[in-house]
Amino acid sequence: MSKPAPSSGFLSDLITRNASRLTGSDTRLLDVLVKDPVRAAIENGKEVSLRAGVHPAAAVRLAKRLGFEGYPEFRTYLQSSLVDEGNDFENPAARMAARLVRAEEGQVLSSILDSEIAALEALRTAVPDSDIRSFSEALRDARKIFIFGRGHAASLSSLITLRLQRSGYDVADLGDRTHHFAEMLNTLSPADVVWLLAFRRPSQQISDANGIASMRGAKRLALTDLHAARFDPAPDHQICASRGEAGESQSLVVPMTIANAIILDLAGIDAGKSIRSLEEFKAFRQSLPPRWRR
Amino acid sequence: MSKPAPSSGFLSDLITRNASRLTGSDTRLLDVLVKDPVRAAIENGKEVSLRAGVHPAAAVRLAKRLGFEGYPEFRTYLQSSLVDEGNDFENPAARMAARLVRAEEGQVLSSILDSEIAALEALRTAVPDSDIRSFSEALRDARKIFIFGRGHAASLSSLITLRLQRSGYDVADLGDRTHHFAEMLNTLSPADVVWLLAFRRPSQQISDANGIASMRGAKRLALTDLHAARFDPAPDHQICASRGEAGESQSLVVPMTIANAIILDLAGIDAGKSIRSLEEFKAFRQSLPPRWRR
DNA sequence: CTAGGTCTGCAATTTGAATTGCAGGCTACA
DNA sequence: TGTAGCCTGCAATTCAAATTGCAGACCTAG
Repeated sequence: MSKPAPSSGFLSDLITRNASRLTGSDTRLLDVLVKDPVRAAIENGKEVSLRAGVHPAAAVRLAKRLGFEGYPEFRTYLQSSLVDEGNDFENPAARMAARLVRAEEGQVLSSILDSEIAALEALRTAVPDSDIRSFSEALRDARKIFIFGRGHAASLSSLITLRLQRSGYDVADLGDRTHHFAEMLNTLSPADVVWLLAFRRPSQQISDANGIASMRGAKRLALTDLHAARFDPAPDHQICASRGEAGESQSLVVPMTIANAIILDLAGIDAGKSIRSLEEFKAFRQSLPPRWRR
Repeated sequence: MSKPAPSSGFLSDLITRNASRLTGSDTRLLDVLVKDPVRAAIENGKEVSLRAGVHPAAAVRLAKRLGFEGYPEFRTYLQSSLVDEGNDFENPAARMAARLVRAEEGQVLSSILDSEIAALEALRTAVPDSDIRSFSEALRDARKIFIFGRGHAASLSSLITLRLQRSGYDVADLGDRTHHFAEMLNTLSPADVVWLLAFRRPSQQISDANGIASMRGAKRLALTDLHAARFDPAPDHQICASRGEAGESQSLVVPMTIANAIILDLAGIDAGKSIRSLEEFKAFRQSLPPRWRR
């Protein structure tokens, strides 16, 4: 407790420095504080804790855990960082324009944020909800689901697999296991769904998978960017989203967000199957001894 | 005194409206308030009046003369104009709040976009570039890099591994291969870096890995959200980012964006190592027969 | 299943800000 | 010059925020 509070800097410094001591109430409070730093600096402890849904005492305890004398001193700290950056309430567009003029050094995160946010904003008009729905309907009606992605898309395929499995679906991830490739595809039936992921270039293996799935009559879904959009027997449904600038965008933010939307939509149309399965999984995990959780 | 306080607008309105009643102390106070509206909204009556060189009671009397119930209400008014300005660059958050009230049907993607964009916007103020830099410097100077994440974080660890490998670094992904766990960690030396990924809950294995890495003197980096921030021997560097609502946010968009920023920053400080390696990789891939590309 | 430790919410207490009654001082005007 | 009216600072009081002790709840390990 004798740790002196830093004179300036970001809240994140404090959080990471004292991360080992933080409790559940603390994180809920910090969520609120981080989300809207302006209100955080203005409001008093009672208001903040009400907004976070915790007892006012929790705010005091958080402040002490972070090394402050009490909540007022903590709020003073929050205010100091606010006043320091108080100069720029410009909109993001103006900020981006200003940055393009300035030198690049030391603006890495902010510059990436601008580009990601712009890409997501573009999504809003580029992909209609009906496309999301056609994916989720196909998944809902599938006997078995195969997710297929290579390279960067393999990371996404593993994430999608994990989430769909937890939602109670029978899913196989073909992202890494190239050796099981033939065996898996061999079991394909017209009741199955193959979800293809491809970015940058259409991989040869993806094309092969598409061909085989087509021959066997399985339903094929494709989530791609503009560079990998060409599949020869056209998939039953395809969502094709721009991943921002042609520059070095290796980011999977846009396709991952689409996948999240699909999975969330699926939970809304499968008559509670996802919800129930997630509940069961949660209960199951809690029944395990702590060492095995996750 | 029964005049109701205006619900919106600027301080100047109030001043001109009640100009006839204002006294000497009042003008000295208002000078201070107008000169720095941000501090005015933040500080309490005592501080403001001391700064203006008048007695604290004068602040209360000014507030009453302007038609407020008391000084706290006056300060709330000053804050409201400040927060209103702030809300202007927070469109997605406001929109999300509006939608949560409305019916959910048929807005899946747009709703997810709002929440992701709001989370990314919050990142801008929450994580300073210096944190990014400390990660990238540690990675640059590492002999060997170990990436560690379980559950959802495993997808991210595989993506990070892939990208760092293509940038020419010696990286091992401990995301899935739990069986090699001990063997990998056994080779740890103080020249190595262990990058831990954890969200939702601190996994037991992650904690173990952190402990072992600490004993062996390897440098430890942690990228977490607020709920998984606790590592007992505190890591050498930690970035701890809020992933939006406590609701069902399983999204990896925020941590993935941070990881992208780190890898991009790394390419800027490693004297061309990343760039060269990426070029080589590109040339190598094109030298392969088409069937093997990707 | 039990014991130990930690976290959380409640409630009592403390602290400090906000308010107001009062007295002194200034000014304007007769 | 006297006096009425207003403003100001002081100090006592009121009120709300902040703090802390305590007991129940939860989790963990044995």
